[in-house]
Amino acid sequence: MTRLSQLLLPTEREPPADAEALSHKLMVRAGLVRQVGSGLWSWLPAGWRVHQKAVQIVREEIDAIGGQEMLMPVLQPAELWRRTGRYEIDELLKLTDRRNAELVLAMTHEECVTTHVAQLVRSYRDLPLLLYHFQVKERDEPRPRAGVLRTREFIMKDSYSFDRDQEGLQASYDRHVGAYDRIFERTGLEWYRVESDVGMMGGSRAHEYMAPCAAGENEVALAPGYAANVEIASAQPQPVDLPAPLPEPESVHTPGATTIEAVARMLAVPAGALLKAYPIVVCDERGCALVVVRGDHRVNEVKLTNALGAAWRPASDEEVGERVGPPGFIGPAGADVPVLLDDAVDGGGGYVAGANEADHHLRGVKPGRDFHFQRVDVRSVEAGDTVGGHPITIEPAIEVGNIFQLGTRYSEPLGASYLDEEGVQRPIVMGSYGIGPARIVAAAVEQFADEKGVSWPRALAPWDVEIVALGRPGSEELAAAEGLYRELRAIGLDVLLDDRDAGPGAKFADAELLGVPLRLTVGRRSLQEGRAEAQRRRGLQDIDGGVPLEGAAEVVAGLWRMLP
RNA sequence: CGGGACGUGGCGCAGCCUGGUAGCGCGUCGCCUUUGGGUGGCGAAGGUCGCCGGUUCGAAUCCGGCCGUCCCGACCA
Repeated sequence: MTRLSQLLLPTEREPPADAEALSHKLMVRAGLVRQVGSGLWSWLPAGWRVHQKAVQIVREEIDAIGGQEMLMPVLQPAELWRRTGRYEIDELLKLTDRRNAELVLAMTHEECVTTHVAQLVRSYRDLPLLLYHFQVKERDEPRPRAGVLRTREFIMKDSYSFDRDQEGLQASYDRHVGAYDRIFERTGLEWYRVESDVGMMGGSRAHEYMAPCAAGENEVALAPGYAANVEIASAQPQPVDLPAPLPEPESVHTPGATTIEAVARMLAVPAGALLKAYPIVVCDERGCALVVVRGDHRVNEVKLTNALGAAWRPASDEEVGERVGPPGFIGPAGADVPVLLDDAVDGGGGYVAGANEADHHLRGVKPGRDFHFQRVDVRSVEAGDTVGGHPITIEPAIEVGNIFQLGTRYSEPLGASYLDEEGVQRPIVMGSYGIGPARIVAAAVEQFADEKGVSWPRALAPWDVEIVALGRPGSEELAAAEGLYRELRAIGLDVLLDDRDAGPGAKFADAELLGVPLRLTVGRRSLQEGRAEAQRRRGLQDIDGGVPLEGAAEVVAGLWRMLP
């Protein structure tokens, strides 16, 4: 259906009252999506076309690296998830059927695909294998937000690689890097591949594909040749004006100064000349520890978890008082717990640190001399820190894809193994690779919208060309527009014809809101000269002279190829 | 899970404080008008005021409970 008079395209002048994010407002206003409940969305015809454009790009590129498309169910036996230990995840939706059998709604498909492979793959001759599908994912999100950016139900392309060994996995992973790079390049998005945390998926290595946009939920640290999620980013700290250490630490009276700002102000030193002590309890036999970062830095919880290789929690005030010192005045010097010292702390400096005595700090403290420590990299990087001499910037971004090296995280509990040439049984080595087409769509809206509405990259646009027919039904203009419409369709362009009985203002406004990349206008003015006017949506640039109605198809196809 | 806000025709809102027969703009339908930037006019349809209970002669309005939605934070393969 490509006649606007017949199409369900409910455009709105005003955004929904509760919409905050730009893509949320515009996707509803442009008639692409409608909300059903919190984090639950229907895709209306025009929106679904865009979604399917994204899907098809992904499909072509995954097919091109040998992916085999299939389909697995969303509803699955709970037992499958118990075997991998993921049944306990809070986001996993659980339910029972009429016989009281326990089921889950899958949030991803590692369990299912690995179970199949465990049954169907016996030999090294069956490997490597790359399986994928586009399927609904269900997640009991604590807080759905920003329209279609974070929802409880969404379609995901998830592919799974199965290899004999780490080397094979690396090859499969590298092929996905290539495919993903091509996919995001083709979408027309601005994107970055960043190193990322492996998170609760388990496994060893991971990258995320990030699309910068204001509504993004992640932060990405960027420098020439460097891109990483701030959750794991490392960089050279900015220098701080640091006094030399004193011959021995000197106690100073700092009544009531329990914050970095207060101490820095009271002693007239920069915050970076302080040591910030963050007391934690490591949740294995290690117990209490003190994480120490520069006063102007913040402890990054993900980096800390990775550095420890174990779960941890902040120590309570009681534990701090008992094991270290009075909360607000604790420090590494004289503390009776292990000290983890962040890399950004200059070992040669003379720092101010808590004295482990109420209302007192120590001045001139030197790491190594005044306390023992183990080095760690656990601080959050900040804009202006450097990587390879280049200052980094930190931008909000939305995660549009991710790739993980899973190893044997799922193949072992689910018994997915193969026999090698020697007849030895070995676990299959896996990778998993996700892409959210809905997020690609929303990111494109976020990145390219202007005050008039959406401006699609041509690869994602619901139609290639929109023809605005001025004049009433039965008019000469409409007849000419119909002719143009047929001609463009004949050469394979997706064309939307605005043949509604509406005024020109309404038609132009809707066209700009919907954001089809090339607009042709058939009106009295240019019709006399046998031409249609043409305008690129991006930047609303008119094309000089428009296009001739005679032989329009080739001209329009040429114009379209030049679009972003 | 903590904090905040909201719920009144399809959409955006007013009315609530101070209880008395539910209103505005947009949209929709009909007729006329208009066709190069959301034309103008006349007429019309459309609402259990989120739900349940309470107070009251009388509740959109006051009180209680519940449900739903959004925002901030926590959380987020």
